[in-house]
Amino acid sequence: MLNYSTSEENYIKAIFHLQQTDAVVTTNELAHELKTKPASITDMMKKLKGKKLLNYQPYQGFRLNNEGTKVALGIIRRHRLWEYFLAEKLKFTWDEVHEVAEDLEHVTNKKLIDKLDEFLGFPRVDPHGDPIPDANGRIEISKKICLTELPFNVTGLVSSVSDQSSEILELLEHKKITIGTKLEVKKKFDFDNSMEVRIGRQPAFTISNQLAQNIFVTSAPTPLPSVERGEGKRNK
Amino acid sequence: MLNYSTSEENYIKAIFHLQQTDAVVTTNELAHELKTKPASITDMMKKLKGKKLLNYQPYQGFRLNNEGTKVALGIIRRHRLWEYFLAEKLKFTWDEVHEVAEDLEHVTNKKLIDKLDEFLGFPRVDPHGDPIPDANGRIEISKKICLTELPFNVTGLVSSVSDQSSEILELLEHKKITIGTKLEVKKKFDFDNSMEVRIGRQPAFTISNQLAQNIFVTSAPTPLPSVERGEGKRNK
DNA sequence: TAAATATTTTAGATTTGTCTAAAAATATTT
DNA sequence: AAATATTTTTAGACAAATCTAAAATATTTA
Repeated sequence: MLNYSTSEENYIKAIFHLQQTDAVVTTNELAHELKTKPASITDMMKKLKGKKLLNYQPYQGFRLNNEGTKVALGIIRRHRLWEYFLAEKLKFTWDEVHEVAEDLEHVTNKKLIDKLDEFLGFPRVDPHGDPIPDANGRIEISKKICLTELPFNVTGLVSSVSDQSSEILELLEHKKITIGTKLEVKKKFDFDNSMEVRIGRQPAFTISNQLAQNIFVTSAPTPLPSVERGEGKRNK
Repeated sequence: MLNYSTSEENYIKAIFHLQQTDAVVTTNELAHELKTKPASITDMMKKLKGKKLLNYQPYQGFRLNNEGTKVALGIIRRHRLWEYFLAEKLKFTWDEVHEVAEDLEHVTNKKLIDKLDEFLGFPRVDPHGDPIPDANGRIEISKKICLTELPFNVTGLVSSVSDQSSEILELLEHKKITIGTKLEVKKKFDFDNSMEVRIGRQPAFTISNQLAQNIFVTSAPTPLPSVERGEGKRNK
């Protein structure tokens, strides 16, 4: 596995995240995500295509290929292991870990990361509930859905929260919702899209649509290989 | 405290180390230390002078000023805390930690480092026996001398080893010499400068001059402020 | 102390990653 | 389907950090 610059890594990671939802990632989208200008994106896409990490034809958007996905999973592994370390060992709060991990993730020493993984006891999910790829880049994919999409009376396990501000943390704390909480949706109100949810057998309470949109839940995690298949070299 | 680039930090750190032995650091010396060309040194010295971190007049060499020393001690603090973490928590061997810490030291998040320090139990010395500056940049300076300079029959505490190769580690392990070992020099042989040393009350044994030159010992550590004095602003 | 040698600095080039402004391609609307 | 709007790319510039080669300065030596 070659080494990539911090810049390259940030582009690769951003594409990986965006292509989870979009079939193809566009220049503007990525520029917005990375807070750079579209011209910079085009430059970097040419470079990463040259390094055979993604598929890209001018004006047609881009997607990581197998190799690019592998690289992305390596970066995500480092990021999430550091997040776990910061929360678990250094007692950072849940909403502080992301920013620090953004820097630590670029230290690319395989032995460091594998030993860190071991030291932490091979954690499966980071403090936001996102799965941590293992040393081979395998990741547990559990179909994660937004709380707004959870059917009535189906138990969902809170697995992540997308907006990582301390304001949302405060609200979740107050509502006693945390990663791992089991939730059921009991009622929805069309007027403001607020909903009544219940934790276990406790009395139901109301949460706003804004909050619900930021809570993601899973049913049961299924271990799956991470890298897309059916893209093998066509010749030689 | 401002932020400095990884490059700037590496230059600052190298100057700090070189000026421990030399009154003034020269362009060639630093170029050799950093494995760059003299022209690059001159460029960076102009830049760091502009940032008021060192004293520099063309052709006259350079020295960190008070501010530059403070910055250097911050970098060294990060480096040595990470080294301690790697050895103590991740079970890296003593000779592997330096290289990894070279990268980790450039993550400049004060809260991260202070919490890491706390997590580690506020260690005073790194795995090589070098002192770790505290959060205020204070460092325990104990007059460190080379084993070759230790007078006969004076107990020296092994505090660091300069050549960090696995070969020297192997030899030291075999001789049962490690950081913290108490040594006394009993005899020196002019022929090859080898010497007889003794650990505690055990029988004396011989070590080569080459090995002795790489072992540094202290008597008793004295807590001292780290930053040079008497350099205050002359006016304003 | 003047010539030879060594060190340091300058001048200009290169690479990486970014930008702005203009041009080209694609998408949308009337 | 032509006109308009949007998106994307290109062309050229810039800053950071490095380099090479030449010029300037300092040191050593005969």
